[in-house]
Amino acid sequence: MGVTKADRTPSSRSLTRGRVIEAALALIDTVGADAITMRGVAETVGVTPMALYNHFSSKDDLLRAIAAHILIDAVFDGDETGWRAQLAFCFRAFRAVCLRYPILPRLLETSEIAPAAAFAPMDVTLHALEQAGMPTVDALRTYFTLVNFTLAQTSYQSRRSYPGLEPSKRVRAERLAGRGHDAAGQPQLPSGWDFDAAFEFGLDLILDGVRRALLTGRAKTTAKAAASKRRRRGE
Amino acid sequence: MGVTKADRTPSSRSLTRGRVIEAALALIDTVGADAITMRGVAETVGVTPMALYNHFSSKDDLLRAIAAHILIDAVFDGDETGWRAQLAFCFRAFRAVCLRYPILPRLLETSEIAPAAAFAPMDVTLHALEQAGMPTVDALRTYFTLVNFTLAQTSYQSRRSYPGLEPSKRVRAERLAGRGHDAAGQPQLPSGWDFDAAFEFGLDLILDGVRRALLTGRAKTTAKAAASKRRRRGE
DNA sequence: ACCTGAACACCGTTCAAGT
DNA sequence: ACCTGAACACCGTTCAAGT
Repeated sequence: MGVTKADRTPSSRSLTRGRVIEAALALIDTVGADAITMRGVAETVGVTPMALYNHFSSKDDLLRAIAAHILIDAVFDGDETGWRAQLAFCFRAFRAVCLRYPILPRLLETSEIAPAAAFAPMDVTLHALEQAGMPTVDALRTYFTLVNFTLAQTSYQSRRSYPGLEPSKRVRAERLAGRGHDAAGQPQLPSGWDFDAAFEFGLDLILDGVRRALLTGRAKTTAKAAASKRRRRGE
Repeated sequence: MGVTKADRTPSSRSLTRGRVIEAALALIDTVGADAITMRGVAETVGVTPMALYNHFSSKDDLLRAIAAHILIDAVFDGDETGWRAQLAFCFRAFRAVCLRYPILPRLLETSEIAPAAAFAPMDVTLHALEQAGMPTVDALRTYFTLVNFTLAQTSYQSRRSYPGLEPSKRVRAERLAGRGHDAAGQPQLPSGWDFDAAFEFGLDLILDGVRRALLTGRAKTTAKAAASKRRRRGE
């Protein structure tokens, strides 16, 4: 028999999605997330930029694959018991991933890049809260509250590490400032700001609110179970 | 006397910061936030791109000025009484501005663009919460919880209006999908998702948490019940 | 099927020159 | 002091051509 498609194993030199993604992640770790370009990634895998387009339909497609690769290994449901511990675990884990891969918040926020794997925390949240007796709509709203809070917080924290404003820009900025346009006046956080504590505080705020919603919601259901059920079915 | 500097009023054709900012905002309203470039803004004010650099030190400087222009007129403290009404007013107003100017969340999130005026909501929050007896650190943490939640939520909502994925990209995406790389699988929100209700729900969650923090904080000063409660609850 | 090389249509910004 | 025009060093992506 001749050599069929199935027999032909790719040589070690052949370009694959996986190799490109690994190279991109390494590039982000060393050079920073801003420097990730098709040309740059192609160079690190030793190939022409256009070769990437045989494996990814666009840069967005590459970015989405990177996000998926990061998220596929992440664990968002531990063996915690109770909705509060489950949600705390889930979003602490989510935050940890976002801080480990600072490009992730940007990928999940920006454009239509979010891959299917990005919605694992949503599943955990919905399951935990519905188990606790919360209507689905409210559980979804709670999820978005938590995920928006976490995304923006980690995004902000990651961006703070990079200083910005090279000397050449500063010269012109100061010249303009001399003419009355103050380009400065940037308010600052306390330099020793504890992001971990701030996150835990915010998480506690939200989960305290959830607890209250569950309590008042439960009171409501015992009284007007039929109405609540009808409302849920109507959506 | 000759014509001095003070006499020389700028002709109606002269370029000013204000004219550039107005033009940029108009451009954003019509063409969209993504299309705002130095070249594009220059064209709408009828000038060469480099002319802008006599009034702004960089594109970031322009963007910061735009953000400041938007925020300078916004009102974040109404005549509400009580911390809860004050915070609700403040962040409803903040959200309204972010939705009216969809570029704003991106400006406040991205890089070092945030102008001094962006911190007006912080002042309102800190004042209201300190008035209510909350320690400054916790008030700051509460502010960041609220502002991060609001920014991410409005940012997400604004981005949803633009569909994305032109036909040319879709062709290649489908070709790749046929080879086993599913580029799709994008989970969706319910199509009739009520962002206003979701925001109000999240705001309520957080403010309920704040209320609880104020109560336990106050209890701590008078008795030790809160501490023991916390210990029992805490992990 | 996969990769290359040249080219296109963009960016922000520098620099030298005009007035 | 303010503006222009050409140029530089980048982008993502198209297209025609190689193998």
